Amino acid sequence: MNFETNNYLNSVSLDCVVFGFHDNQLKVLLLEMKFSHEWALPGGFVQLDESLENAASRVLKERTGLDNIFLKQFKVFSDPQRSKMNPAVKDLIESGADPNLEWFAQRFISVGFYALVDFTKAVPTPDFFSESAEWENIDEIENLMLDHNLILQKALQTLRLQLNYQPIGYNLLPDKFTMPEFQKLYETILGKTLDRRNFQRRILSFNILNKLPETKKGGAFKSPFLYEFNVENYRKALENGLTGGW
Amino acid sequence: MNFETNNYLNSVSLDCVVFGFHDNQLKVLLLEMKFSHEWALPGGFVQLDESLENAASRVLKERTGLDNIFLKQFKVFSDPQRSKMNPAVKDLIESGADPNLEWFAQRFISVGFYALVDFTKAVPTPDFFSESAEWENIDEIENLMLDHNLILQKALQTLRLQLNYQPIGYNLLPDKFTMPEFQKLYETILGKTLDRRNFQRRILSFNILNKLPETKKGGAFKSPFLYEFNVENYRKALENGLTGGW
DNA sequence: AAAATATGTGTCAATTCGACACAATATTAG
DNA sequence: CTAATATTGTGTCGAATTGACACATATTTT
Repeated sequence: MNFETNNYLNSVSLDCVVFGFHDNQLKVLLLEMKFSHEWALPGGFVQLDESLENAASRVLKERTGLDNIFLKQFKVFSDPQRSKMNPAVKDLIESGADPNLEWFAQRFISVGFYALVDFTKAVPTPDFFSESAEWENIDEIENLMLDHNLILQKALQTLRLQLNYQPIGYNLLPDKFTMPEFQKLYETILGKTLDRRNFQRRILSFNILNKLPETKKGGAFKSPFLYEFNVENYRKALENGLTGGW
Repeated sequence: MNFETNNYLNSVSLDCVVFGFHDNQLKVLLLEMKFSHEWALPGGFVQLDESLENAASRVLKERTGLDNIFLKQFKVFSDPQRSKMNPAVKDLIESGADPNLEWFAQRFISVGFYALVDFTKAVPTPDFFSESAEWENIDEIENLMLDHNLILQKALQTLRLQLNYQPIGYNLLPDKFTMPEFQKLYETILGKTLDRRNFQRRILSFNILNKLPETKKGGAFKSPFLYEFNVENYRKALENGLTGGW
């Protein structure tokens, strides 16, 4: 297998910050480069006949096996210095892959997407440039390739802001979940604890949840009720925002 | 004068939705193409050594004469069909400008920016492709070139959402302004009226205004107090958001 | 000087928010 | 088998905020 460069749009790449939630930890999907062994965000290029959104979906389908992932553009990274000396190029040379070096050496601007996925359903899968794909805890991530630390930081910042006026959790939690689990998700993203009772009151006021008659058995102590998202109301809330504001 | 294509990044363009406020109307800066006579958003390309933000600033400096404009990326438009049959190409041919047709015929993704400028200070100036530059009332805009109607609509939507969690008005109002003027700005952007007293109470609670000892003379009837933005607090509010949320 | 009209400011009830406590239940320890 | 334990479910109360509304004031016009 080689990497064909002819079919891609010049100058443009995309990088995805894929968030997952597990063990009360916010996690991000990272790839380890084959040769430089640096860690990087999953990314890719845009085919001549596809939109950025389709390209990002395609890339994430390859990296996680999942379709219909929640995806959002959040910023284009375009510092002229950002893609100089891309370590992936060195990897390609050492790999003997006979890459089109001229193409890889060009300047790229990269469109940042963030994605929210169900940790339990995603199957991390490396790409042509990487040897492994793994979930990493958000607070244990060290040096990433190129400007990927910056991209990650901006994605997290956007996600936190998003929390104030849009619902979150669909595609990030399993189909049925408990209120404490939902709260942990918020607490993890925000990096602080919230009052249990006030959280529940506020969330319920958004009308995006259906309370199910079942409870979650098997955990220790009192078994909590299960909830599911009210997909229709969730969609409306995504469109119109939560608070009203003005 | 000709248009040199060698110095620009391939495949990438940018379009700016420049908002101004005058006569209680929200206005957008538009250009009329030289030959097709279609109207379009001001836009441009990215030089090989500049960031998107710098490119947008450069373009807006040329189109308005202004520096330090408030600028915000809001979305990349990347539908593969969006730039087919760009009317500007036809214009170039008819202009006898001997353009690099191959370059202009390529597919472009376009990064959308919106800008907020002081209407009274901006001097609309056409570019190489256009014969005039004018302010147009937001609700009187008809068919624009390519997907520019979509870009405008998305910009407005983003601006309205922005209003709920970020301050607005700096660079859009003159240095000194009255509370009724400020309210009109909000009402115009939102497309609805607000209660005078509640508006003032809310705005003042944001602590982004300094009340001046002067009043605005010359208008009819009781002369309203003048305010100016508290730049330091305004900047903080931009960073941290207004409401707090969680 | 009086009329007209927009601005400045205050009040009150309804609602929401933040802090907090106690009852209920499933598991585990003895 | 029973009691201890830890977690969840739910409610209350005062404080703060919000929404609806009214009257006094200032400036120009007649």
